[in-house]
Amino acid sequence: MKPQPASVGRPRSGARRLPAASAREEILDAAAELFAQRGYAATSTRLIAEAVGIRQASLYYHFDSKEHILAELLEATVRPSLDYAAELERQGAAPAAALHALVTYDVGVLLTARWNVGILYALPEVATEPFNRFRAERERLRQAYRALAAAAAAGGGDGFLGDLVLGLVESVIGMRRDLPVAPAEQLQRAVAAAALRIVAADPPDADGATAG
Amino acid sequence: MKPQPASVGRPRSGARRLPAASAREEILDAAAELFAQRGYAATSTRLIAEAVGIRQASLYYHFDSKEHILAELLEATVRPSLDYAAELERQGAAPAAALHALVTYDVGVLLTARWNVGILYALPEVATEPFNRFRAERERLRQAYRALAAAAAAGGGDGFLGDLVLGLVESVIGMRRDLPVAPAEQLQRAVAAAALRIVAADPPDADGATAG
DNA sequence: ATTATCTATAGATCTATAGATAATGC
DNA sequence: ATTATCTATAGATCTATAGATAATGC
Repeated sequence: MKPQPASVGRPRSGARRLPAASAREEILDAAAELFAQRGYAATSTRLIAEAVGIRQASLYYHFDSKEHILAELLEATVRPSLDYAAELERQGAAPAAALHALVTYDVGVLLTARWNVGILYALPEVATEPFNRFRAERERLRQAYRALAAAAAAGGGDGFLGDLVLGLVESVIGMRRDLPVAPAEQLQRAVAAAALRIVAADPPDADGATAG
Repeated sequence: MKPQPASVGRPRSGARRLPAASAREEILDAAAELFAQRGYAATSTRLIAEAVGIRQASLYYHFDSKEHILAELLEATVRPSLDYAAELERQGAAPAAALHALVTYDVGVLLTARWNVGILYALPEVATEPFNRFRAERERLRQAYRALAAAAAAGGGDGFLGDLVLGLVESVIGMRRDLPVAPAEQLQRAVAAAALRIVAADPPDADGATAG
């Protein structure tokens, strides 16, 4: 969403998708919508270009390949949660409160993103090389959940409490897709409360002071 | 896995994939492996045929289209859980015990299937017409979870407790894919216990009598 | 001169159909 | 005669590259 200079370069054939955004951001936005709705492999570069209002070949001025578009989308969607987890750790919040806060934040991100990009996490394509960095970051988020869940757990836990909590958090992706309306705040509260019940910790007082 | 007659029809170019199975079953098995590993759209009919040991065009003697192959795979994977839910209802088991049993069963199915076909539930392609029957059956399973969760819930629940439990159950799909080894029995117990904690019900005595 | 687009296209697919053929069954 | 395969192919894609062109910037 940079200022956007008047208009350099040859004019487009179609109207802009997002007049306030750079071409690069328009492409990412269109790709996010189409990848999430129709799947990555089923979305052609032509379709993305049409949604942006440019010709198919013009995509390659901004991205080296279709895979690079997906990689950028994926990395941009884990990073906020990962940053937030790091911030919580820096603050040294109590485990249960921190877990509650992270779950609330993460569910919020998944539900309020402009497109339901969380769906893309499950794509088999993501197992390949161009997505190594994304997968590494996602593993770090998983580790954060494991650490918090283990620390918050009353009875020590089975060893994959954190994985279960992460799974619970990401289940909102499917709910957003399959169910008529998923009310964000209500679902955030429900999932955070359920996460604490999974680790069998008492909920933090009232509205989880750390959950900003 | 029908008896399989000696060998009618023109011989194959390659060796059989599953000598004991019918051609139709071989195709479904190969497609399940490839769809789960590489994605539906990214798996060509040629690739499926190669895995079976026949020519690409020969697939069409057994299936009308690639979509029909996926539809059959999907329907075959929800049906056992749906049948089991119906059986539990018929038996009139106590809600908490029934929920524990259904979760245990469902997790077992997802983890021990020959291929991780649960991944296919999330495919965007599934939103289209050829998969209407599958989606309807999956909704019925969701309803079963909702009914059991609401009945088992101590405090009434938020309204989507059942959806959260279903999400928790299906999170084992991602664990099976991303984590080195997912020990089935251990995970079944952990998920079932977590499900009961989510609905805030006491766990059934010892090993959930109904969980056959 | 630089930038961001355009047109045109190579080369590699991919799905599904048509019709031939090599087995067994009767 | 029936069955289950095969070969060949039509027609429709799809990704990425090459090189032209229409703007602004200096």
